[in-house]
Amino acid sequence: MSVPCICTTLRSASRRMIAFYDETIAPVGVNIAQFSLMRSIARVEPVTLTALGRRVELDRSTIGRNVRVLEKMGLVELGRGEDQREATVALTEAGHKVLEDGAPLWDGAQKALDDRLGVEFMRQLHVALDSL
Amino acid sequence: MSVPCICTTLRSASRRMIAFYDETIAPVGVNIAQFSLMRSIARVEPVTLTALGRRVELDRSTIGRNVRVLEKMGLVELGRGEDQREATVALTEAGHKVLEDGAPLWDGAQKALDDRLGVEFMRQLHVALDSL
DNA sequence: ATGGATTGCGGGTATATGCCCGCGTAAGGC
DNA sequence: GCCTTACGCGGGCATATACCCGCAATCCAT
Repeated sequence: MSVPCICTTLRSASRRMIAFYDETIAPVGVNIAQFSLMRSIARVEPVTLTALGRRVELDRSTIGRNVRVLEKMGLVELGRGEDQREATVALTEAGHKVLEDGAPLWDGAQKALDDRLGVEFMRQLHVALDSL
Repeated sequence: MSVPCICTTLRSASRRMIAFYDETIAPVGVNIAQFSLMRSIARVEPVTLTALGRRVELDRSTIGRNVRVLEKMGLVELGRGEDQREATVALTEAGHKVLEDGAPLWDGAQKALDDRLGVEFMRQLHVALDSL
């Protein structure tokens, strides 16, 4: 009894980390999920929603909705692919600027954790989480 | 570049684990978040929403909403505390039965992970995540 | 080329989660 | 005992996330 499952522990840690990163990245006007998604877009833009979803392991409909929020914020632009079914997404100037401005904040959060817990610990944690 | 932040890695791992546990626990009719919350309730019922929220580190409003879903499912009962402001929650018979029936499923998921990754690995991961 | 299978989306539905506001109750200071 | 402060909640608002359905476009085998 009272042994929490790894899932609960993971969800809890995830919520705490999200709160920490959200606060860190807040000055540029997005949350960490949005920042992270924009970083993913930046690497392959323009990209279709389905392809992006596969890359980041999120449901396509989730990508579609999240991207629409970013569109309303003027950070990404939606377009059509050669295949008329495809909806593509790419960062706007403003979007690129957010990534640029956010990078040092993001680095700061990363560094704060490395300092507190040790680079090696963080590296191993990364590997461990990826193996789940 | 391309170094994903621990937050992203954590969120991703969390989603995967949630999907795994959701599937595992699905036969009893709840998801892992609900099962986990019910387990927490079981340890201290009847308990006020605020007290429960503090225990599980969730916003009170989140607890309130999640508990209402469980109430509609007939798994918990809401009541009033001595303090007229307080709303209390306790498991119903059906709720206790879900925990009982779900326990072996939950154990199975736990064991599957222990087998695949090693008990010691899982123990260390627990400790690591709690330290975040 | 034509009809069936596949693919890509949008929208509906549902849960999880956090923050903020306003209301009503309880507790404390004087 | 009264008034101010603190506390507990519900509801509103917003995001993240998944699954399913139906539509439209594309592809493929015959």
